[in-house]
Order: sequence, then structure tokens, then C-alpha cells
Amino acid sequence: MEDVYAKAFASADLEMSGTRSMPDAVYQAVRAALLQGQLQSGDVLREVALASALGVSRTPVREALQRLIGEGLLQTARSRSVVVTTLDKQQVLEIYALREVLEGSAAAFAAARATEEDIAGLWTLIAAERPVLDDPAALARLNKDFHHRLNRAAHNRYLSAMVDNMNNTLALLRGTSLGAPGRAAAAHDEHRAIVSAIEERDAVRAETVARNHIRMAKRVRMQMLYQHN
Amino acid sequence: MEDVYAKAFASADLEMSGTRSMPDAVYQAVRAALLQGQLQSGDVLREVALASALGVSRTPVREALQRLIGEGLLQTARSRSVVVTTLDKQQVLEIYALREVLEGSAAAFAAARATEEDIAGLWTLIAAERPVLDDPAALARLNKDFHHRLNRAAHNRYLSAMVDNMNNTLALLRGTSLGAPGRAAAAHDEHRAIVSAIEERDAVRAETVARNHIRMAKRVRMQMLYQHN
DNA sequence: CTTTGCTGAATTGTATACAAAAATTGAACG
DNA sequence: CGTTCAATTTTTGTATACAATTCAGCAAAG
Repeated sequence: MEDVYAKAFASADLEMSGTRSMPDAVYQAVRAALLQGQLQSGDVLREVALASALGVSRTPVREALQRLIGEGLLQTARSRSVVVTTLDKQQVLEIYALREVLEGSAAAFAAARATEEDIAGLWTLIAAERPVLDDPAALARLNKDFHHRLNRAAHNRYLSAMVDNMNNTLALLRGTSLGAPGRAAAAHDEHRAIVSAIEERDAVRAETVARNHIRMAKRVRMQMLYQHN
Repeated sequence: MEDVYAKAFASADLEMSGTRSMPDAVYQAVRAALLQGQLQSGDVLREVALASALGVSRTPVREALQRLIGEGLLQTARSRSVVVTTLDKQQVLEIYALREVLEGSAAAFAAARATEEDIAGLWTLIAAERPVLDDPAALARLNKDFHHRLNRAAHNRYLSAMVDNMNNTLALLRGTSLGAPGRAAAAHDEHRAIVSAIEERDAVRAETVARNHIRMAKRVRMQMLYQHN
């Protein structure tokens, strides 16, 4: 048996601290492996292999996989096996279309409801971007955090959950659009524009610039993936 | 043991026809009971009772419940028990805020992408509303169908899934806003306005009238639930 | 009359055994 | 060589046994 999980879950000794249940710990472990790219689109996840790699039985593994299927990060093949979701071009386009709507609304809501702490936190993250503008990996982490906090600032749990889910799904695509030439600086400026609008409580402008930010990211991403549009 | 499932799953002998798996059949059965109101907010679902009521073991029941928890229709209490989700006022407001965004965008997308069949189907449903404008229950069913097809006409799977999920969650609230005096006729008119805008491929107007439709529904619903706002 | 702590029952959490389904191998045949 | 089919192995699906947790009732203490 070619144990592909050895690499993905080598040092991952199931952080049961800070987690309620065993299925939850498995969920976190697999999710982390997915988001960090140790598991890639099309990879198949075997219950027994995962279970033994994590030192639990199949039952909690199954529960965790079901949950990830529900979130769209995994999917079942017709053969019943569980594989890492593969996104085709149409799906990527649909996700970006929806992301534009959702993050635009999140920015608009944030302009109305963000607290001073929310806004300060966003500025802090933007400041942290500046020194790493030429380190795509570090920037990608900050970027993810920025978008997460931006959504939280909208103070709508359902919206936040949906946007996070969209962004996690997009993380299945290899690479980051922030590595493209000039994109890092542009994204940085766009982030500033979004938070400025929120700070000034200008919902319309916040939505406009946020939507524009997503459109730009989409354009770069589509170019990276398909060399056009 | 007070078998509360006897009523909810009396004749529900697990329609395994048209369903892939056993957990899926359980999922459908519980979901139907939730959406039809046989199970209400706060009701607790016991694995063994459900399993014996449906003639399966706890394993597939567990899987189905997990899935429903993921969709937000069920939630776990701190005591580990699974209960039907209870929505507080704030949650209802957040859902309607998001629903306004999502259904507004769905209408706008539909204006761009709906096929002639999509539009014809919507008109058919609207025509079916007219004879039952004074039958809130029948109207509620048609209404649900209308919104479902409207979302589908946007041709964005992720958007459709999210809107359906929102609407299912709202179905946990007892009663329908369509019973309020004058609301049935108003909703009917609003539906017509939405489809007209889509038919004319006017995305901006489609979004405007769709958002207005949701705002109206929200107003009536909040009045029904809390007698204000 | 309320609170606390104990005991037994009920319920969920996890592991595992067994059944069903799918994948793989390899031998026979064209 | 390639194809087909049966036998074997692997993998998933379901049931169930057992462990751990939670709940209910009740008695004793304050």
C-alpha cells in the first residue's frame, strides 16, 4: 500500500486540545491538509489509511469526511470513494461570480456595522502586508486572514460562513494569484481602498471597491489557470 | 418512552426508490419532517428512536443527522443531543439580510442567463398561483417552488445551493407570511414583476424588484413573529 | 424548601465484525 | 497483443457491542 497519508499527516498527531470531539479533530487535520495543499484535487481518501494514520477507528473518520463533503471540499466519486474536489472552469467562474456578490455585500454591511476594533484589526493586517509584498506565500496567508476578518466585520454569521466556504473551496486551486507580477501591490492598494470606505461608512463605495477587488483576483486567476479571460 | 416519531414518520417507510444510499433516505425523511413542520424548533432527535422508526441501525441515522447539522437545520446542544434548530430574532434578521442579497443577485443573474424554458416555467408557476390566492398552504408550496426555480434560472449552482439552504432554514419558522391580509396578492404581483424584468433582460430592475420582494416578506414575517419592525 | 451528591437508566461516542460492492489480477480465448 | 470473465482482494456500508457521558430520580444535609 502506497501510504500517501504519511506525508500529509506525518506530524499531525491529532490536536485534541481545543477541539470538542474526535471527529472534529480528524476534520481539522484533513481540512488543514487540504488547505495547505498536501492533498490535491483528485486525490482519493481511504478510510482505513486515514484512520490508522491518525490513530482512530473508521467511525470518526467517516464523520469528518461526510462533513467535508457537505462543505464541498471533498466529493464522492461514482465508485463510492471519497476524493478531493476538482473544480472545472465553469465552477471556478460561478464561484467568483458569487464571491463578488458576497464579498461586495460583506463590505457594504461592514460599512454599516463594523466596530472600531474591526476596522483597527483590518488596518493592522494591511500594515503587515507591506513588508512581505514580495513573498507570495506569506502574503497569501495574510490575505486569507484579511478576507476572513473583513467578512466577520459584516456581523452576519450566515454571510461569513458562506464566504469562508467559498474561499476554502478556491484554495483547492493550486497556487496564489498574488504571485502574478504587480498583483501583490495592486491587491494591497485594493485592500486599503476597501477599509477606507468602510471607515468612512460609505457602503456604496465599499461594495464597489470590494467587487472590483474580486473581479481583479478572478481575472488573474483565470489567466493563471487557463491563459485567458 | 414518549415516541414523538410515531407521528412524524408513521407512513414514511423510507422511500429507497430514487435515492442512492440509506443515509440519504433517512436524510430525506427527516428533512421532509422538518420542512413540513412535523418536527419543530427545539425538538430533540434520538438516534435509537429514529433508527427503529425507520427500520435501520443508528449508523445511517447518525450520518443523516450530521448532514442536517451541517446544513443548519439541526444543531447539537451542549449535552450532545441533536435538536431542531431554534432561530432567534437576530438570526432571522441576518438570514433575511443575506436572502435579500442572494435572491436579488439570483434575479440579476437570471436576467442575463435564464433560458426561454426557465422563463416559461416561472410564468406557469405564477399562473398557478392565481386560483389559490386565498389558500395560504397551497400558495406557500407554489411560492417555494417559484423561488427554487428562480434561483435555478440564475445558472449558478453555488448560489442556488445557498439560497435553497437559507429558505429551508427559514421554513423552520412556523407559519407562512402569505397568510397575512393582502400579502398573497402583493407577493403574486411581485413575482410577476420579477419575471417580467428577467424576460426583458433588465438585470438592474430584476435585482431591485427581487430585493424589494424579500424586504416585504421580511417585514411581514417580523411582524408575525415579534409584532414590530 | 432548596441544594447536593449518589445511583441506575438512558443516550451518545467509538471500535469492530460482518456484508455488500468495487477494484484488481490473471488466465483463457480470440 | 488485446479482451473478457472469474476469482481474489480491497474498500466501503451497515449493524452491533461496548465504553463513556449525560440525565433523572431520590435521599440526605443544610
